[in-house]
Amino acid sequence: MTAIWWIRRDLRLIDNPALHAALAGGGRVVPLFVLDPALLGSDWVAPQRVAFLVAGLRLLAADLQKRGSGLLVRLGKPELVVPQVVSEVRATAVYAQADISPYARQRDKRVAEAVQLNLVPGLTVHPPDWVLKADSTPYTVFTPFSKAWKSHALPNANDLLPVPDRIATPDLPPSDAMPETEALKAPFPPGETEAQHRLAVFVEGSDAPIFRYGVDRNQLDLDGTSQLSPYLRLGMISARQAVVAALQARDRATTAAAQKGVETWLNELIWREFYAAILYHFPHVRRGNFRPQYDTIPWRNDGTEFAAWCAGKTGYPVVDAAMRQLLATGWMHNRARMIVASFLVKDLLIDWRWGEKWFMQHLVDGDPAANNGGWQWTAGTGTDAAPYFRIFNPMTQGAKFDPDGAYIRRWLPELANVPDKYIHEPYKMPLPAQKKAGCIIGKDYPAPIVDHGQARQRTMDAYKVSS
DNA sequence: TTTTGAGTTGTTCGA
DNA sequence: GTCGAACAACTCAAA
Repeated sequence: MTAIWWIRRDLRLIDNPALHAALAGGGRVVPLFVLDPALLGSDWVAPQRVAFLVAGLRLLAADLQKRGSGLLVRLGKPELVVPQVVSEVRATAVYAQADISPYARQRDKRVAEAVQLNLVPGLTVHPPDWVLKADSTPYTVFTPFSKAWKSHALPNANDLLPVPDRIATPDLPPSDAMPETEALKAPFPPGETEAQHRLAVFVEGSDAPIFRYGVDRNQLDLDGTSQLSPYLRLGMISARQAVVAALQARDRATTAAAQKGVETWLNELIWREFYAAILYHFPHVRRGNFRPQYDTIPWRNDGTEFAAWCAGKTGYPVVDAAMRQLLATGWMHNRARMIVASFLVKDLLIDWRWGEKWFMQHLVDGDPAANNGGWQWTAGTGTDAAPYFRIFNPMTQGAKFDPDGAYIRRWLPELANVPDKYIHEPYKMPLPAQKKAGCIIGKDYPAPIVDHGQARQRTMDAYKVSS
């Protein structure tokens, strides 16, 4: 008996339910990855994300070879490729980790019409239809969702599935060539080994970063976050293992602050599950506002201003530094994501979907559910959204979370010599100071493309009209 | 069915 | 300089 392990967002051997199901169901297993032209050619694709995926597949193939197996890679529509491979290797069933995006679910439905497709949970700790209200409808507010989520049986270390010693695999038919990719720019070496290392660094020891996460995660000039998002995105580490690590760290926390740090990180993992469930139950959020009453917001959608935002040339240093970090590395600090999102939506009055798409086109960790949830939160159109008057002030946010301007200077070299006093508002520099810093406003660095105070009022008025 | 309490991440203004 | 209120209702979840 031969089964196919169809790999999608589970590029790992540790704690992989789909792999274990395939082993149990077949005896012999053919690991298969399908390069889907609909995804590779979509206008939501990010070259850095593809590069991270392809490099990750090479590492996974090497890990599989060490266990007597290998990886079959094929290019083509899954509804054609999967049945083709089933017949080539004479498999009796296909096992895969269930996915939640509308595209993935339609794709799997088409594949299941042709072959016996067994979908196994694993993308999230609790499957999206487990955490429901008493009346069996989904939650749309985070806090009650998280309470219900925590009240379900939580995993412990014994629940994590071990790596199979050996994976019996028949001789594999030839693979297609991997696509050419650009070099990885982000400081995220792909692969399961790296993901395991990062989790360990984040949670192990009495002085682990997770215990300071509550405070440090907001600091733009610090690596206070887990830096695990690209690995969770492609399942190079399981969400279940991350949650187990958080629960263990919580038991080891010795101070209230440390406990809070752990709880904050656990909540971030639950936010990931929440937005996965939202996209699963309300697929229309991928097209537009969760709340249709916001469909009438009079977006300005100025193309020139959008281009300035994309390029990191708005004249607001913290916004521009973050957008340059995204262009340079394919990643952006979480606090920075909120700041630039607030600026796009509430200072420029540009439709959040423009920003959502730009993020998906550049983020190495871009996830359709979390990205959509985050943007709708900022825009105030989402499930548990920020009130419309919650508008980030780029100067205040910069002063608070990048007090010395280290983050700004790192990504905006033209501001390197601007004195601390003006680093968050360089346009206030008198001309002599501009000359001394080698930074003439309007020439070396742009003047602000909008006045924040006026823009803020404009948005308050626009949202009032449409609510 | 009705009622009640609560709701990620902020900013500004005026006392 | 500090601090509390206002920003505005509305929807959700649960009793």
